[in-house]
Amino acid sequence: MNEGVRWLTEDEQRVWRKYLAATSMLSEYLERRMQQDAGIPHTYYEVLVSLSEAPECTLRMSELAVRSRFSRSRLSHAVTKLEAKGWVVRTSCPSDKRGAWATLSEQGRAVLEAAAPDHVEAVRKALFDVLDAEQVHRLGEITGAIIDGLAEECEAVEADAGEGAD
Amino acid sequence: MNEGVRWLTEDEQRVWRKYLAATSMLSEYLERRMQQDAGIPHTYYEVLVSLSEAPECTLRMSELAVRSRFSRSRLSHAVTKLEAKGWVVRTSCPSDKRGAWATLSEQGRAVLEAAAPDHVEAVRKALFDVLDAEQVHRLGEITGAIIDGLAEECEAVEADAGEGAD
DNA sequence: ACTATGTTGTTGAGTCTTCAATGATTCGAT
DNA sequence: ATCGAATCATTGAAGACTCAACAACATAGT
Repeated sequence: MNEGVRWLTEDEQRVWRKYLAATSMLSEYLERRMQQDAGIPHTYYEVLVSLSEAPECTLRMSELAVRSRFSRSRLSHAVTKLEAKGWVVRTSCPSDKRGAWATLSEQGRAVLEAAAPDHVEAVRKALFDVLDAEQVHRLGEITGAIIDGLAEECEAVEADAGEGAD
Repeated sequence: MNEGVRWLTEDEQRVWRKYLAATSMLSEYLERRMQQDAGIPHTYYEVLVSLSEAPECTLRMSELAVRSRFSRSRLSHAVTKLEAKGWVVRTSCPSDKRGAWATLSEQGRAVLEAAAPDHVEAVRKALFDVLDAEQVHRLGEITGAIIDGLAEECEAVEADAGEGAD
């Protein structure tokens, strides 16, 4: 039964383990710094960034979820927290009464701008300072390939979910 | 005050965003598959792998924590869950009465071996199938550089924590 | 107009992680 | 031998995420 399995080669295993170590170390590093600097998870910061880049600093919840790669539920919980801090405001949408808008408040923008320099510094220190230009370019290629591969995979899964029994 | 900040270039931003997307998509993909296949988080699977590679399938909790990149506390909670499932056994350590050993049970090994083929398949599909040999090699370099950089950073932090006021 | 179906967003329960506090033991210096 | 500091592991509470269930509304077909 194991004969069909394409196990990883020695080299692939080494790379995979380094990948796991590097990504978890990096995300824990950013997480810790963001928690200290702004008192929120790194992912919440990315939500604020997404909002700040939208016209009028406003997006529909579902659109914000896509841009932040949050599930609807996760975003709903997150925005509840961010609203409690006064950094985001929810408004109900008149054209589609199911919908809701999320808007970055002035206070939210201030927090974002205050946290940004430290965040960039952290990303630089952990990533771009240790890579040369060639490696940065390659990393772009590699991550692009992963994204494309998984995007296909996701579409396939959604297609399966959509179809009932035939 | 912002003048000292080394902001990211356009290219760096693009790469950074792709990095975030790729790593989160990949980890969510593995997470989902592991949850479906074995009913545990992907990181718990890695804990079992670490144990399976140790002599006698046994490690001190603190050593297991290092190898799985878990905090002591996180590992303690995790092992509690894994013990409840009967996949890991805790034994108190006679030579150091503070310590505890964790051992992979027969049942745990069976679960691990049952989950392994699907897991490898997932890693292949999401990562190695979409990269050529050159890219895999580069990914090894890049992740190695990140690990080395953050290891230094961590040591510096620990050194700070260790020293009191001077 | 009416019903079936799909979409949007929220909620609650359960799970996982972090953080700080704790108990138990070992080590080092006096 | 003893006192203080460091180490090992666990615990409980609080925060964050997932999943399934749900309410409210929109859309399309009849």
